[in-house]
Amino acid sequence: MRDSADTPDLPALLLDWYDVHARSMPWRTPPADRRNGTKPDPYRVWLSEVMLQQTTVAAVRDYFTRFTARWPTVADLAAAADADVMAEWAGLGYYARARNLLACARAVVDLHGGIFPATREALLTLPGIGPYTAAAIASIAHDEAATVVDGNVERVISRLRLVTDPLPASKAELTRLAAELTPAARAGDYAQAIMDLGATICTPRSPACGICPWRSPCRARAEGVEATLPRKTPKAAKPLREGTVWIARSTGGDWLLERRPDRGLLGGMLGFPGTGWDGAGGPAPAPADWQAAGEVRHTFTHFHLILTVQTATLAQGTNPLRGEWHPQATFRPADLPTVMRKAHDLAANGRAHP
DNA sequence: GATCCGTGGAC
DNA sequence: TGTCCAAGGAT
Repeated sequence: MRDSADTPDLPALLLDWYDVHARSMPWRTPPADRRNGTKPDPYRVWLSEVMLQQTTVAAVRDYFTRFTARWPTVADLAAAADADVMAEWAGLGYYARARNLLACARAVVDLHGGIFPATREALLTLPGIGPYTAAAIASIAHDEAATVVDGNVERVISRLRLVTDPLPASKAELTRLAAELTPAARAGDYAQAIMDLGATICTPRSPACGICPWRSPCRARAEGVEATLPRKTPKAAKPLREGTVWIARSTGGDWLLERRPDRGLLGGMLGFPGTGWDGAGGPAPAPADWQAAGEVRHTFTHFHLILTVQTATLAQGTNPLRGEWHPQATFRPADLPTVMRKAHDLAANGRAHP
């Protein structure tokens, strides 16, 4: 039997730790509230999990609060204008998530009567919901015994079970080992517990093994190699790209902006017309006495960018070759992706970071 | 499996 | 300053 006296019950050890150390988050239903019968709202679980994809808890907090205040239900979000959702997401990154978020909300309303599907299998059919997010929603919102495998779980399991093959090739084995541990009861608490463990104790560098509930069974700790796991295949170096953006204002103070195509870098976001760096290209938006305001440096996931910012003032009523005029009164730099906000700040203030 | 896709914080 | 990393998904 697995639960003999000399075989520690790993899920129980972790859940006991979580009962005491669960971190407080705006989207989380704490273990004590679950025991009192409180059910998590699947909409809030889904929204938080999408925001948390490759993004830190600290970065997500305020975005989650603003989204749920403005759109309290999935039906509210489904009815929102695309531009409003993209603007609210600005600065959080990976903008395909925002487009898929809207597509998913509308699918839930149109195909599921406004109720989120409850099973991992059904959730997987929705846009922006992959293996991790489907398991997270199924377990956290519905206590389905689904196994979440995120970066935290990969690290925790690779150490606990001494998996030395590098990621991403070892992902399948880590998933299998994680699934073997997943308990039938308290699946939602367990999923959050193992991720909290990775986020606060079993950290990438200098893990706090001394206070870890899984210290005793951890094979990497026994071998003294915990800090070297998980191994990862090296990533390609980031190349340097250079380009130009044109920031035009009318004599009336309007800003010339361009909606980017839905596919590709910063897809669906508002920005300044540009060329030479994102594969899109194109001419200056109008003939003018363009003046170089300086350079903006920015690093994306897979390349470094040096952007030359050109500025000009155009006569009110000028019909541009590209983009559309936005009134000064309704233009908010915070609605732009970060690289464009840096360019704006440089043009407006003479420096990239006001 | 490989590539594309943001951002900000930690070290 | 440069690198790594974070509750990944789509193609």
